[in-house]
Amino acid sequence: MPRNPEANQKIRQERKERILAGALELFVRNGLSGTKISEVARKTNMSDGLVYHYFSSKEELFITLVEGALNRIIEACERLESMDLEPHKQIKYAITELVKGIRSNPSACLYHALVFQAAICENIPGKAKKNIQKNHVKPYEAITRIISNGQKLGTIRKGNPEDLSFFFWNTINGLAIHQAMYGKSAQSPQLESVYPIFLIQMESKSNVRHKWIRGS
Amino acid sequence: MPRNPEANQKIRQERKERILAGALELFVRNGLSGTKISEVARKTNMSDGLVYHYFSSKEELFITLVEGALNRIIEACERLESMDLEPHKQIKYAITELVKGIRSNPSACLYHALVFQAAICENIPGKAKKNIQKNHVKPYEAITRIISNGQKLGTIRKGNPEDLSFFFWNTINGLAIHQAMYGKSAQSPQLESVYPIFLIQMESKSNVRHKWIRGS
DNA sequence: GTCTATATCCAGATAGAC
DNA sequence: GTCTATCTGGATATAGAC
Repeated sequence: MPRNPEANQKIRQERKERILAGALELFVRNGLSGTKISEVARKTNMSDGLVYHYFSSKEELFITLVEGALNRIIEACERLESMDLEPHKQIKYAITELVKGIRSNPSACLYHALVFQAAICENIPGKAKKNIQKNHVKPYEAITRIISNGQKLGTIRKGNPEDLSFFFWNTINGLAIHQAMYGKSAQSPQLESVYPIFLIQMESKSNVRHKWIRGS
Repeated sequence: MPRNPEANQKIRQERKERILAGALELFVRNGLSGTKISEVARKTNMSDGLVYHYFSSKEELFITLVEGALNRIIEACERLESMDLEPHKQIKYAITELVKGIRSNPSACLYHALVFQAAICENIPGKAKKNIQKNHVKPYEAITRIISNGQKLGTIRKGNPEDLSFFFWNTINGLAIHQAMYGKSAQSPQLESVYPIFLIQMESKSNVRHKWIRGS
């Protein structure tokens, strides 16, 4: 095939995505320094050199993934808060969609797990670290606000909103990591049934149409 | 000081413990492959060579720590189950003691975090991996049994016992990691108040005398 | 755009002096 | 028991051919 700038662009895009997808899984399973570029290459059926053709370093790869993961979650929270729903329904919606995403979309749980891991880790690239420091509290704050609102309306259970939010994300992250580790093989906890019990007052089920998190 | 086998033994013991303590923190923060022996040495004011004098490899160090952490938790569970308490009081006791340990004892939360991290990680030494595979479900099973018992007696809330156990440990681990990351600086979630609400029926507070987890 | 070969560096581990 | 000097393997990253 002759030089075709457009086709080249397509290839570049596809390669980048394949590399990112492969690296995401390896980073989650083995950590930043435990992941070798050669593994990423083998996993994506490329040569080491080709990976470096698309990403200048292992760190850049990591930074890109962390940024993507954070954006994904933060944007979802913004969309959630801008929805015209009562607070307790927002919580219910968030739980439903998050759990659904984690269950059905393999990369969704990897994104959650990556951010969680990166937040723990000390020796990650400065750029990723700053990004995390600046942004990883946003989802916590969003849920805290929603819970506060719900408590004022009397539709969400009592308790320190920050603690409940911590509790909320803690469980989501735990589920994501559990799913990332054992996948579909193990039976996964039925958190849908647990959440409403402790967090919100019960109410009848409602159907929601549009997607909350993009790209699932 | 002349050769004194007894004093030597003391020194050996003290050195080993210092190395283990330093490595524990680094492993939790940076992962296995992200932790360098030179860092462990610097942190404990020893030379690289001296660390190798006490532990033949970085992996041995890691294996030792994982084993210790698992034992700590598993023994605590055995002690818990052998206690002559009603199930819901066993749960209450476990929560109280675990949270107390995580809050007051810096190394307690590191142990929890280490096992959690090691369970996620793919590229850990085979011996540690087998140990984890064989043992890390035990605490889950113990809590599952207690919850089952409590449900039969009607003192613990309904729900799949395995899910509730997952939920239980998930939150404990989350708290431990949170504490390991931010320490006392950040205000830590008041999980004592959250737990009883979702897990067990309320009952009056009771004082317990003896230690549940050794070495705290 | 893709591959192979290779330079470079760094961390794990050892040897031997004190 | 402790340190310094050193060997060695392996991983990051680059150069250049196709």
